[in-house]
Amino acid sequence: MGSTGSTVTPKRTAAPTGRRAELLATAAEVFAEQGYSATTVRTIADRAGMLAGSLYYHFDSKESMADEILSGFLHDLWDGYERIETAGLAPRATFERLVAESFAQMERHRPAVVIYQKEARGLASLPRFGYLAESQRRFRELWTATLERGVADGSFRPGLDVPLAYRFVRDTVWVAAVWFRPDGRKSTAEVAGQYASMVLDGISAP
Amino acid sequence: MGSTGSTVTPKRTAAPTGRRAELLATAAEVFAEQGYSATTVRTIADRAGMLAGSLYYHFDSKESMADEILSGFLHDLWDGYERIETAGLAPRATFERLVAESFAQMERHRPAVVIYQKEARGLASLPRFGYLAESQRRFRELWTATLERGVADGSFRPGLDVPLAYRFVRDTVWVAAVWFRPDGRKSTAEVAGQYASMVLDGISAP
Amino acid sequence: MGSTGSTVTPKRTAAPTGRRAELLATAAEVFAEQGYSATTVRTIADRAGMLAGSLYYHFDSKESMADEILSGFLHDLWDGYERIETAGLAPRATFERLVAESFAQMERHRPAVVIYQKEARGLASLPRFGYLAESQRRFRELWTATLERGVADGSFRPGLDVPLAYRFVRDTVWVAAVWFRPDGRKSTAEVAGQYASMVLDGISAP
Amino acid sequence: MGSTGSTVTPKRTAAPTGRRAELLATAAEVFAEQGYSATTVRTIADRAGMLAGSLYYHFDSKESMADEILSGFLHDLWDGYERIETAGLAPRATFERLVAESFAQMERHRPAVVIYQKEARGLASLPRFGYLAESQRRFRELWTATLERGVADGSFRPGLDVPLAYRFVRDTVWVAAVWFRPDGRKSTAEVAGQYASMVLDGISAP
DNA sequence: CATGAATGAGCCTTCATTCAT
DNA sequence: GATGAATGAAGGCTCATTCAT
Repeated sequence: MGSTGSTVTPKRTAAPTGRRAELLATAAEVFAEQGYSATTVRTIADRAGMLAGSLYYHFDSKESMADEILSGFLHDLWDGYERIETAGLAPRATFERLVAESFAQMERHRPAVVIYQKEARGLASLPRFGYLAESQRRFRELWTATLERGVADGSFRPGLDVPLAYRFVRDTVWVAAVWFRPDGRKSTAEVAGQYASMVLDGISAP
Repeated sequence: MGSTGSTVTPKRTAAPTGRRAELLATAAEVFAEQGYSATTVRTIADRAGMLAGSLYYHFDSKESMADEILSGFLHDLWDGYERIETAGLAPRATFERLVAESFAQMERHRPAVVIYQKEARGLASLPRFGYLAESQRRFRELWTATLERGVADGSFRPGLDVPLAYRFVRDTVWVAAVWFRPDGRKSTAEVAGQYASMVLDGISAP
Repeated sequence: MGSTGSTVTPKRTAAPTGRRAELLATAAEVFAEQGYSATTVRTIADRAGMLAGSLYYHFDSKESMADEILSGFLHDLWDGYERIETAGLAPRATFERLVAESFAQMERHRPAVVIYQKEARGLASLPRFGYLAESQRRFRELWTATLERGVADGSFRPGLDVPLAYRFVRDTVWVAAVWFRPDGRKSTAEVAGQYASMVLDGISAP
Repeated sequence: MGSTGSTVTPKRTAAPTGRRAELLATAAEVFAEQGYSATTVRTIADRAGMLAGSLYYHFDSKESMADEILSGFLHDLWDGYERIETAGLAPRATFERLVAESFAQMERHRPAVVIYQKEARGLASLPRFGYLAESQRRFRELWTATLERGVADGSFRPGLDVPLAYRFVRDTVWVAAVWFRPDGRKSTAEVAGQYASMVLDGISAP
């Protein structure tokens, strides 16, 4: 996870705090705006009001910044998803809760989600980012299982092409991070609710 | 655009042919796989079996390759969209045709669509890519108008949040380019049909 | 011009100091020896004992090095010329002082003068070097006016072809920078005096 | 001399004719305008209405073009100078004839003279341009001898610093190539006469 | 004679990274 | 904690040159 394991923070993979957290937030914003590859550490440093070299007091490398950003996001995401999994709700309710949780994570980690969306494929080839592939697998299993349970119990369409629907839902939800800004008039929960409704019931008149 | 203005190709901005087209296809694949910024011209050249410098016999710059790829795609896309616009169909049918046309373009220009998806924001700031913003505007108008017509005539849900639905549909359709491969068992039209059905009618059981 | 605007150097466009000044001196020597275009930044860096890329910590570009070299020289030159202009001396004395000042500048800025001589035409087309044309115009006006005043008051030959004489003098003086080395036996003022004498009185026996 | 020694031109170092001569003239102009190093063969080819590669049918290399241009000029120059040398005239007359001959060569070979002026130092290090140094030596000997003879017989100033005067004259005469255009109102001989007069008798009133 | 296409070396520049201060 | 200066590897691009057609 790229945690430095300092003695000050006894919790494993403690969330970064203070200056470190600010710098990560800055880096995440820039990565999200310009893309990981097109971002230079100088841009991050400029935005943080320091020189490029000074970043290396806080982080090992540009890569480790991305690592910490992404793993922090995925850590929180799975915390939330696990709570839903263990709640043992019906498929449709599970589905709605998963969408809501995803939007909640976008609220907390919007830049990280954008980075995940755009860069996961490229970064996943690096050993240190092995957890990305692992997370994707778990993600697919969770959503696919939910869809299949829903088809089985009749709450989702009979004959639904589950792999296709999975990709549809996955992309549909995450890509929202590109435009989603929680400072709008609607609460995050409202947007998530409307989104889930569109996916579940379609946009056609019934 | 490097149009040769030869008498053989009366169309403006004639589609590149021969070696040039091959190289563009190669470049588009690499851009789509690795991202524009992370792609080196050497990678493109390697894949094309030539040296990096040799690319510059055919193209002015890396940027101009991206330009030609994107403008070629958008050119074809609008050809198709315009045919649908002028057909004057009912909202739902228009919607279905637009989704089908989008998938048809993905079949022809899959890498270009991926590039468009990932890099449009970054490239749009360059003057030469001004047409990207212009295309986005037209795109939004077309889809938004279709959604509004559908709400008005009762074929889409009353009270549909059109701007939200627009973004939902836009992302949902284009992001499919990342995984869509026409060489599967289903025809492009079939996939498009199922996709449109999910968006229109939802994945829930009626 | 990279002026730091520090409170220590009240003069506008403070002359570069320290490392920066050393590097500029090195660059100027190489440009003068090999020509701007034939000079590679690697050669400059080698001579300065660093790697080519390291130059870019100090300067924006090869072009900006030439810029700083030339504008520094012209700045000092006009400082000197202005003092002579405002002294309001008779034409012949003005002429002698201008020649002396020109040689004095060659002593301080010899490589810059050589660069100016050889590259001004080529560089002047770049917008950032617009001041070269401006300086040339002022230069011509100053010398031409001096020649004309001398013809008018009888200290220069009646019927002197002033435009021709101007070009003669201009080239004659500046081209000396190619061979002039102040470390010779004669002082700069002596060489300048002999030079002025040749131009004014000719090399023939009276 | 880079002559191809074709059987059609039995004369040694035959002056290039036809297409070849045209191309050399074009190349000389571009070299003179932009400098040897800053000139690309593509620019020359463009100006000649052909592709860069096509030049290599006519010439071995860019270097050999410069070679042929410079050696052609020096060949003609020494033809003229030798005629003056063998005429055995008095120093002042020799001087005047040398200046006149120099201007005559500028009329025929103006771009070559400019190239010689700017690039001789840089090119002289290449083995094939060994004749440049040789020519410079002869040149210095001829002019220096003339000056010394003039001092000895009293036609030039007693105490004239001959090496200084030589450099003065050399630069003064050749640098005129930069601006000299024979299409002006004055004939070449007239300009040369005025020039010689300025050098010999000065610009001051007697 | 000239073109079209490619080569290979080298150029200017960028950038992640290091390290003494 | 941060700066200033440098490194070294690469990256995009240029250009003289070659050669089959």
